[in-house]
Amino acid sequence: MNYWLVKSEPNAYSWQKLVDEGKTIWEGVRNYQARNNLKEMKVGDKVLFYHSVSEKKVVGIAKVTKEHFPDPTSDKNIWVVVELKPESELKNHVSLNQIKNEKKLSEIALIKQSRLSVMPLKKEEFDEIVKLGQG
DNA sequence: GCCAACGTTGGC
DNA sequence: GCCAACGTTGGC
Repeated sequence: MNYWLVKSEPNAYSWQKLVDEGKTIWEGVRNYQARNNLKEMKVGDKVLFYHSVSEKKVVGIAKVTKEHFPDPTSDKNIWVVVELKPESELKNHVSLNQIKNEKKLSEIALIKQSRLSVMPLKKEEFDEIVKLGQG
């Protein structure tokens, strides 16, 4: 199993909305690196859901329920989406500051490559953030 | 093929 | 609101 982190501005698409809808298509990715990561996702992979800009914190865990297929919001055939379902909300949301202050998490793309919206995590990194989230 | 100009993202 | 980072576009 692989581990990922996706970012969304809560104004654009929030964790709460994902919970309300029960599932979503992760559409609109228009960056090659992010797309390549989407293509690597397998059913059952775990995905941390990060709220950028106004909140800057990891709020929940989702899982991949459908592997990549063409993005219906694009005419071009080159962009893809996956389907995600919410799994659980973190008891304590994990802020960007907490992540920055955690030595084990100093190498993740969230910090190193702040504009990437879909990124892989190592299992240890995923586990560490979840641990912080459980307080 | 290079690179300046421009647009977008996202932290501060 | 500002601006750094960085991806994309288009002129040459």
